[in-house]
Amino acid sequence: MAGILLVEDDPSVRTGLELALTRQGHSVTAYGTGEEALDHIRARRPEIVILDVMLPGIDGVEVCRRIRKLDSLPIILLTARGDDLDVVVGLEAGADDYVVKPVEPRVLDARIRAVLRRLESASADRVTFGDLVIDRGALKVSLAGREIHLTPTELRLLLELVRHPGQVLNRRYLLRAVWDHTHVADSRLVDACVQRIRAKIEPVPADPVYIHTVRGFGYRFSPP
Amino acid sequence: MAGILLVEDDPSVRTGLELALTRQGHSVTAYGTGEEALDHIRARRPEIVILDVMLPGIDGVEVCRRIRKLDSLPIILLTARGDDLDVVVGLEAGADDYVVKPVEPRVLDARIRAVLRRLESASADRVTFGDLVIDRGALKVSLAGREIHLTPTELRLLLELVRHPGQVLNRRYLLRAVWDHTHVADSRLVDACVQRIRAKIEPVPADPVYIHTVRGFGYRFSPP
DNA sequence: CCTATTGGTCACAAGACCGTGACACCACGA
DNA sequence: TCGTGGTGTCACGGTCTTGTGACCAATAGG
Repeated sequence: MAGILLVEDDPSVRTGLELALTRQGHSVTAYGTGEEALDHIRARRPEIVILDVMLPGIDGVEVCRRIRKLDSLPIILLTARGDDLDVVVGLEAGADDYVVKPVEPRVLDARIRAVLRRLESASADRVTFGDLVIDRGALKVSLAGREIHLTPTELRLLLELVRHPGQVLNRRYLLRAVWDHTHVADSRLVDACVQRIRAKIEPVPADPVYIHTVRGFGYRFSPP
Repeated sequence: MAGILLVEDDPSVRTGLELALTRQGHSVTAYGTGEEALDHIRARRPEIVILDVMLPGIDGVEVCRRIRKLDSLPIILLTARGDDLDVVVGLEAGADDYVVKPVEPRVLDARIRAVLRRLESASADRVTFGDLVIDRGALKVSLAGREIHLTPTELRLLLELVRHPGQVLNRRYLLRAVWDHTHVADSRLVDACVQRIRAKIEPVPADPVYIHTVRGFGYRFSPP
């Protein structure tokens, strides 16, 4: 059972989507306000949340933030056409996808499946890169079968790097993603943390296999 | 993972799913008709049954009913997109989940795991972790055969931790799940309660076997 | 070969984080 | 009214983490 939680204040849109999604084989619960939705989530965890941005009372983005504080539920935001400002805000609030209204039920269904597929594959909750195994649920890292102890900051940085395999992430980005932005932009903070991680997971820290330095740009995690 | 029984009449879909599931580490037996499947079940109890609704001879829903009369096996129904009538009938017949074809093998795998997980944790009224036995029905906990008295709050917290074995749960989540969210975010409440539980169930509270502290994140219950 | 720039390494002090015990408060029943 | 068990809060102390700056090494460009 799919268990979609739909939050949309316009009754006609709400019932329309509810009907269409139900027809596509999902089990849908629909609410008109964020408060009701949050109550529902606390009681029964849905599989995915579809959330209109414009809601009376608590707005969708705020609901999204609050859900994120509770849980890592998949969230798709719905917005009226043209509100492109919202995209950034919405994704920053932790939404997994962003759909512009009016939306074809078929399209929405496809997006739902895409998000679920993406998260499902991630929610194997355990990724393997060569000898390195990272369990996101248990927050455990092991190398060649032996468990490695990482400190909270080290773990957050590693997870952030791993979230974008093959991508070069610059120091400013990492500072914002892993630390609060209250730190001086130019410091050896990121480097020092990378060094600490390397000391723990790299067979030869001086010649790293997992976390590569890209001079002038930042760091890149790439599977060996 | 052992023993999936797949029943699907379309040979190409059948072999495709069989291959994919096998690749994902399941052991799969596949049949094209309900009769064969029922025979198989009588002979060797599989761990879970994946059942196409449209079958020649006895259809999937009927097979589902008959299996239910025999046993409380987990059953996932497969149906072609758009047959929304089937959802109700299928679930009424006792299916545990319902997947619309075409289905990504990865998604199916996730659904299988979800069903198994759900049933495992929901149906077993009594779980055992090493010396620790938790009886959800009677709300009793015993350690090495001797009954342990836990207060209501302690029990709720322990059950919440046990509901997600191996997962790290942070304090905010636990505060919301076990207490009402009316409390200050930063308090030693969770810690104090964990300490009280440890004092009762851990042989050496300072070196816990069941409830592990994950510094900077929260607590993790893991079987010893 | 020299220089400027960038990244690596290290040690340490500040402070974050957690375990622990004490204690006050509350609800409830004797 | 008192006693009792359950709970939330607090303060203290020990341990672990981590930001920082100084200094060294590597690299690129001329």
